Amino acid sequence: MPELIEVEGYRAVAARVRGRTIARVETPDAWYLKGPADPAVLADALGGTSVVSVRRQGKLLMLEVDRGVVLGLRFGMTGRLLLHEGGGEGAVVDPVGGLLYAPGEVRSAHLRFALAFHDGSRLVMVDPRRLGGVELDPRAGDLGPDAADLSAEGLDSALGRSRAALKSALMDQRRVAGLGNLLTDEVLWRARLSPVRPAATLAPTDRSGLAGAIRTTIEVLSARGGSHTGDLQPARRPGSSCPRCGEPLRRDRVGGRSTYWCVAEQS
DNA sequence: CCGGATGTTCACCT
DNA sequence: GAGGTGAACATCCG
Repeated sequence: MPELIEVEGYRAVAARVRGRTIARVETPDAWYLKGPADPAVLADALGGTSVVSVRRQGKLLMLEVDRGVVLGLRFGMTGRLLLHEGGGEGAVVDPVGGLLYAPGEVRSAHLRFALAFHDGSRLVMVDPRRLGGVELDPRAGDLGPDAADLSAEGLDSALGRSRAALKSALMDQRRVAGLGNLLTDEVLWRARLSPVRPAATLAPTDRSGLAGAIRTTIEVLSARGGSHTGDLQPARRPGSSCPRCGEPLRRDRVGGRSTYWCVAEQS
């Protein structure tokens, strides 16, 4: 599920544990710990500390504790973050879609990582496919500027003279952080730009238009409730047509990902 | 039964 | 060096 919009929701939920002290680190799946790290290292680094700040860059969520250690959370495609307030009784807060999950709804086999706090609350990562991970002191410096507040100048330097397909360049987290497959298709459709043209071929006006489309798309889809609420989303299936002009949509594989776009409008 | 799916990393080519 | 491809991860859904 998660792209920038969903992880921003997780950031908001995780921000609620600022000031809480970590009583226990739960690592039922050592494979989920990246770095590499093992359960003892995590427990050692985090146990007894309290959370001083929570921030996000792209799809990376970072919790800083008072020892200067940063815990990085990556969600992959199927990761979720849940906050249990108070010892497992009552509802579980999940920010995405404002949904509330009953405690029994999450299969325990999919629980990969949790922080248990002194007040009885727990911040829990659930990830059926194990595509996400947990890492101490993640290399946030490898990420490009966050897509949610990307300036025209920031986008311009991110694309540079890259000859990669425009969509591939936008999804490259080292260039721009936060855009995933659905968001990128929606952005390019709104900006009327072809996903397959080399990034370097964008004229200055195209670049500023694209920067605007990125900001607008993130704003609009955030308000609607997620990366899957785009205007193009219902058309992400074989044989569909462009929601704007009605021409048949094209489905290609760009950067290894399914790509839907309107050849008539996007160039 | 089969194919595809909102992500990342890595090895291996060209 | 830049860019592309395929594999791996494990489950769900149509």
